[in-house]
Amino acid sequence: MVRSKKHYTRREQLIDATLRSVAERGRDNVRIRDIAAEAGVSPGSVLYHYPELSELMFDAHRTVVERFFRSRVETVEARGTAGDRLVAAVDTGLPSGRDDDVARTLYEMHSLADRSSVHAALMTSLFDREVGLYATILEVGRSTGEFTLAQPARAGATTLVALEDGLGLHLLSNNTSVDLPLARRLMLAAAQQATGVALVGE
Amino acid sequence: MVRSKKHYTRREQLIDATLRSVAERGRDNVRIRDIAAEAGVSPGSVLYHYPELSELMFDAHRTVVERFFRSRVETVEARGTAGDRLVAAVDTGLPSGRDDDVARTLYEMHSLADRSSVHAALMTSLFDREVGLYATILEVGRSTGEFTLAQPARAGATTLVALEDGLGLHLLSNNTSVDLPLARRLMLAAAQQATGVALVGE
DNA sequence: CTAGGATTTGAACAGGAATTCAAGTTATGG
DNA sequence: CCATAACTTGAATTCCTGTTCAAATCCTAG
Repeated sequence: MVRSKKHYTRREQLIDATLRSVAERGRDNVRIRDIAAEAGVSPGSVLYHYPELSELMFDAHRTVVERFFRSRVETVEARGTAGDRLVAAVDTGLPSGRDDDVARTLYEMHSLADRSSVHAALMTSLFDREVGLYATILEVGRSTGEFTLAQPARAGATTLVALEDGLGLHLLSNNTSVDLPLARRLMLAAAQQATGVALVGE
Repeated sequence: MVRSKKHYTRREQLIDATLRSVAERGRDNVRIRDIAAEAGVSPGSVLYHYPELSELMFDAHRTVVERFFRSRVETVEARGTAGDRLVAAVDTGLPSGRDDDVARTLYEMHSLADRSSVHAALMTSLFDREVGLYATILEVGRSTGEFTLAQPARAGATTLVALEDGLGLHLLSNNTSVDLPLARRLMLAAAQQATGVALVGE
């Protein structure tokens, strides 16, 4: 029997189970048993498909990065003007709350980058693509005359991504001095300073 | 024998040993043995002084927060003009590199805030004080006419703190697209936009 | 329908770490 | 200097988790 289609399906199930487990229990508290239970299989089966647990973690990280960025791009590109796209980028970049599983999982996974270069590469690649997303919006806005950039598009874009990461960190960490409305206001103010345009939320 | 002075000394030794261990091995990889070895005592002794390990982690977190903020304030207040103070705030707020143990430990500890409200409170208190530090600098600069604030001092200060946290996160996580010179440039550019003044590094 | 490889299971095993604790050592008040 | 309580130790114990594996089951090519 050739490696069946089901084999890949199972791996995907395990990745999803891992993501749910991480969101639920926190990355360092996830046991193989949790993943197995979440996927509805036995612990031995997890090891069968992923002899290296680190590979499962990596696949889970990669998956959540892809999902997050893809969804972000889709939402942004559904908007018309550069101003609207910028607001959409801001809104999709901040965690919607403590119950935002994708954002929470993304941060949990990113903290693996400290000690693992493959996870660091994943984090860097997401960062670069997010910077690219913002930079494109800024460039387009400038070329149409909609924006007047305060600094080069790439620098402004990098600042916005880093700012949203910092705000996201505090939003997800129970910092009671930062809530979503405040974070959004600060992001829009920063975007406004970067573009010279007053941005209004939807 | 009343609880001796040595008792408190030992607890401080254990806190320092914990901080060293966390910096060295990462928070989730720290074993009681490591702390004991680092402090030069037996594992049993650690438990004697800290029956609850979580309390030791909390004390260690509190200690590193205090040290970090105190040192930051001292450096900033040694400067004369508001502009110089702002630059000093930026320079003390970014991790100096991957080997910046205080910054690394601070981030490791902060990630406990996800699941623990006492750690979240600690993180919030540091955040608030950092915002206060920046806000004071901005206010003073405005009152002397040195700065022209683009938005209320508190909002600008909060943005700067969140931005430096976001940049710090990437600096410490091996994001190869962000290095210290870039982070510093972006921070100074943001500070410049907030104050209307061109800030030059030392 | 069937043979044989793929997959799954769950019990047994192994290892590492926290925790306990009885015994020994140290420090201090009187 | 003594009595007593604080402190320390390290070996024994317990707990938890990953890992192995032989047996059972499932799938699919032919």
